[in-house]
Amino acid sequence: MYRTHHCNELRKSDIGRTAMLAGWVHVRRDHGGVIFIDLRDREGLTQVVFRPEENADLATQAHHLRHEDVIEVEGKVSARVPGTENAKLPTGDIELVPNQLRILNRADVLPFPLDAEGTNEDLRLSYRYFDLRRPQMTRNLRLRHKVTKATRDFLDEKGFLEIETPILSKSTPEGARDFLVPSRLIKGKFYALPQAPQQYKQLLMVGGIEKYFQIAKCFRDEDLRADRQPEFTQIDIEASFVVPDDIFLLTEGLLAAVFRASRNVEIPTPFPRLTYAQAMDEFGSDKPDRRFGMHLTDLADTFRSSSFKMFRGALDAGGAVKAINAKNFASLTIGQSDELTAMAKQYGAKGLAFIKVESGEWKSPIVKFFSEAETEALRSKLHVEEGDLILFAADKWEVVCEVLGRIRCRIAEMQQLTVGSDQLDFLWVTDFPLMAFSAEENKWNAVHHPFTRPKDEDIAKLEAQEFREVRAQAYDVVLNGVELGGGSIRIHEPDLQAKIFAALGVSEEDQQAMFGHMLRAFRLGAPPHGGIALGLDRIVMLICGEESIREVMAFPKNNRGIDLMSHSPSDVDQRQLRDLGIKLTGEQPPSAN
RNA sequence: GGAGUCUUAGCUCAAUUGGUUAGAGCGCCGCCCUGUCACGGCGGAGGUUGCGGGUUCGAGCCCCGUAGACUCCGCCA
Repeated sequence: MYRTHHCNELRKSDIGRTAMLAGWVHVRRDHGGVIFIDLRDREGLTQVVFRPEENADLATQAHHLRHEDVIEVEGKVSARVPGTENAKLPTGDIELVPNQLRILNRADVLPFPLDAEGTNEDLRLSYRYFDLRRPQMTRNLRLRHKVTKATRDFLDEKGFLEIETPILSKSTPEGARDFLVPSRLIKGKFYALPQAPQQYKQLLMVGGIEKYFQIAKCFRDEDLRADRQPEFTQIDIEASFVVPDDIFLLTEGLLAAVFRASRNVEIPTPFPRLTYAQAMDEFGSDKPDRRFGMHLTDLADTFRSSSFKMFRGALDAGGAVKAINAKNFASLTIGQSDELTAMAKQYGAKGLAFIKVESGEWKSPIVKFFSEAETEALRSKLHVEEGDLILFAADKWEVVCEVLGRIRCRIAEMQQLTVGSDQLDFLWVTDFPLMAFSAEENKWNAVHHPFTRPKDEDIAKLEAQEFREVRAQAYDVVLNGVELGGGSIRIHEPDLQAKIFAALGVSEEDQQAMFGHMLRAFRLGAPPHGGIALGLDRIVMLICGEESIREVMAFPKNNRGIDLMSHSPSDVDQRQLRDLGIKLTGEQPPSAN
């Protein structure tokens, strides 16, 4: 036995009893005579006091304790000397006076201090096992556990079965780049790690499971970001005989349970809903952050017959003119305005027109082109006041929305509009387009995935090949401008599925080779079904108030997909390659480390 | 593939216009210290300023290249 209590357990009421504690030496305060040790385990701190007059041997040993040594102490729980209680610690009324000390393991000099913020992330990742001792990390992993537990409890309660699906699965052409696993038994063939258990969960519905969920690891071989890792976790859900409202209700209940369990907050349900078209039109984003205003204001009516060519021209060409009002941002710096202009160009605008409202004056090179009526319309539509910055975009509708949407978010960052906010703004974005045209590949691609069901009323448009007009029964759930997850009602009829594949340019031969099992399954009585997948890492990130999902994963990879601790990916033995029938081309240097 | 920011002691950072021996706090080592809780005091060790090249009488600082980290774009059904 190493301990009878943890380090956040002993209280006044325990005074006089004998206790054993084990943990790490958090801090040593050595007064030459009396020595204080703050002993830490994952639950908290307990002060341990060594007094030379009571036990000289122990005091001598304690004198040599260092940061992060692992020790076990046994002794008497005592009241602290009156006046020396520490109100900051839950255990601050007591201290342990040991009659035994066992040093279980010594620690080297630390690679970085555990109590400091701001250590280089690559150093932290190199010593992740050490970094995890920081209370912040322990807290994050605990919250993650609470989220997964609440998820399991909630979905179990609703009758969902947790079912595992294969990690060694099949490569599909659509979507993200696959991680491939070579087959040894069938040389020259490859498994793929699942980008999502999409097909399996649909086949479980065909299998009559009706209600499935999984805390599923997913793998995508794409470039990394603060909120994107090559392997990540989804709360994957699928149900039979459902319509979107069933999924909305379920997801809202699930997220409410998760936020209740982890943050002890009640989130209001149902969530507001916006169509994709509304979201783009008003916020210039399919995952709008509505915690701040700056709505995109349509100015087509104002400038339809304007003499200002830039705006009039865009409207005559069937495009749009919109503006946002950045309140109290007329004082932006030259650098900030340059950045915003560069951003506008990056997203396809020719430029960015703006008006600063300062000293009662509209300062802008374009104001002189406006008629009095136009100026008045701007003033009332955009609620223009002293100190405002009005930014305009005039172009194709998509470009105008995208540009102003991006600028809107960047300005919110510059003005720190959401800093310190504990607002939780959930919403649904619905009615996504089913397909998007890729100029690069000169073909139509599925926006969500190829199994997504079109809206019933749009199926005629699908058959008429008006792909741009076809909306999907697909939906995303968004929190504070972050896409938490998305899903759809699926296609369960082989004929409709074949039509979609055809529209996506998948030949019948390829359909059979790649999706034959799905099409066959749909012929054996597939029930109507649909579901959703939620990004667990992102949910936990938001719950923890972190800005990177790496902070809520125990062992994440860095920006280039390298595990700095274990040094993967790594070279492998020639024999392993031979077993797999793989020969390296030698195009890459032998070691990337 | 592209853009930006960064890289100085174990950690976090400083170093005026290019100017003497590159400093501080924390940590580490030694000594002192019996009620601290970020204990305190005295002393000490610790640096190829990421790496390579250039300009200069002289480079942590300027220029070129390169490596790495992070953020973003592309990409992510």
